[in-house]
Amino acid sequence: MDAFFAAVELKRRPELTGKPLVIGGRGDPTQRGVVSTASYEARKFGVHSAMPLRTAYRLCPGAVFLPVDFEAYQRESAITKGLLRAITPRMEDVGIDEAFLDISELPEDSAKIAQTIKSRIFEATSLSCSIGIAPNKLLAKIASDLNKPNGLTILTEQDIKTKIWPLAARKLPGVGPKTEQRLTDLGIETIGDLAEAPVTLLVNQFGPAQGVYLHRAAHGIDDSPLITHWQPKSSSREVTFQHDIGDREVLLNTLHALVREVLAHLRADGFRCRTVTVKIRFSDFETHTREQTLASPTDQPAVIEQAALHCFQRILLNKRVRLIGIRLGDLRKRNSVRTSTSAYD
DNA sequence: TCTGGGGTCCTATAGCCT
DNA sequence: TCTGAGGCTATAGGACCC
Repeated sequence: MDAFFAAVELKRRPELTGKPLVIGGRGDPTQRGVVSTASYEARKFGVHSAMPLRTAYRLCPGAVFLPVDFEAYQRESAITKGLLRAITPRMEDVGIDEAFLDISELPEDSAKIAQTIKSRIFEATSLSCSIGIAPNKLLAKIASDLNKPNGLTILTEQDIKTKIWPLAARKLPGVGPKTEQRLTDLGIETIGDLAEAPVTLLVNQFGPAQGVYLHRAAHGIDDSPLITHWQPKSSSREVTFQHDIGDREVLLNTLHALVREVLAHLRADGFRCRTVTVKIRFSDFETHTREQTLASPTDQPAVIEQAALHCFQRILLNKRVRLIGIRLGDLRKRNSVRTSTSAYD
């Protein structure tokens, strides 16, 4: 979906059309928070996702800042995903505003399918999207980014050299800021440079998994399957304080509240967890976690509270704290035994 | 100066066992 | 009895994605 959060907000505030719009945090650029989505008008000022709201304000003080209304976006997302699933059940959900569709078994022409998707989504939601069509998920994702907004890009294997290799290495999914910098240090700027780099060099530099991935991805090779059914592996809650906290009592009270929240969510979905992790981020952004594995999967508040407290106490609090969080991991569905593990658990 | 919240996956290390 | 090679699990941190 194109500038999804901003587009949904514009639907209910059409008078903002054409103005730079920034969605993020509580919608107050003087408070802590980052940009979730910037409208294309705001992007012209250099505002982009993940940027601190305060920085966005400095770049574009005339922008309209709005808080994130996740439930509103979720409603539009559900409508859209429903339409996609009607095209084919071979659909993989990727977050709130993306999906992969395997249309290889459909009789219709793929460009025609894409046009149908676009018009059905627009009719139902007045929102626009960009579509990429390619032989695998990796290339389809890159293709979908090539002509935004409201784009439709078809990519074949023959296009890899001419259309993919000239792109910056950063355009490859899985190459973020850190990897981009390390590639630059190696003299690798484009996907084509990456494709020419010896796989042994990449494995030496980035480890076996990422090294082989980078090499294959640069050649457009991707055999990752379509995931139509997904089970959560962890569930978490965390908060960044508006002002860093030095008071242990405040931290403990906050941790308690977060545990209650995440546990309510866990139980509502019928899961138990076997690991409990507490996360602390200090004022200098140094982040620490402490994890405890429980003897058996549980959804009992007393057990989880106890474990969270134990984790918390193992973190040395010698600086003020900007964030505290809790994560419940190694999730198992209640009243079910995983076939891959022992029958006794 | 500033850097959210929800996740996943990978790597390194340490301890334990064979 | 000592040493080393691997495998497995738990733990901590980091990179990346939307």
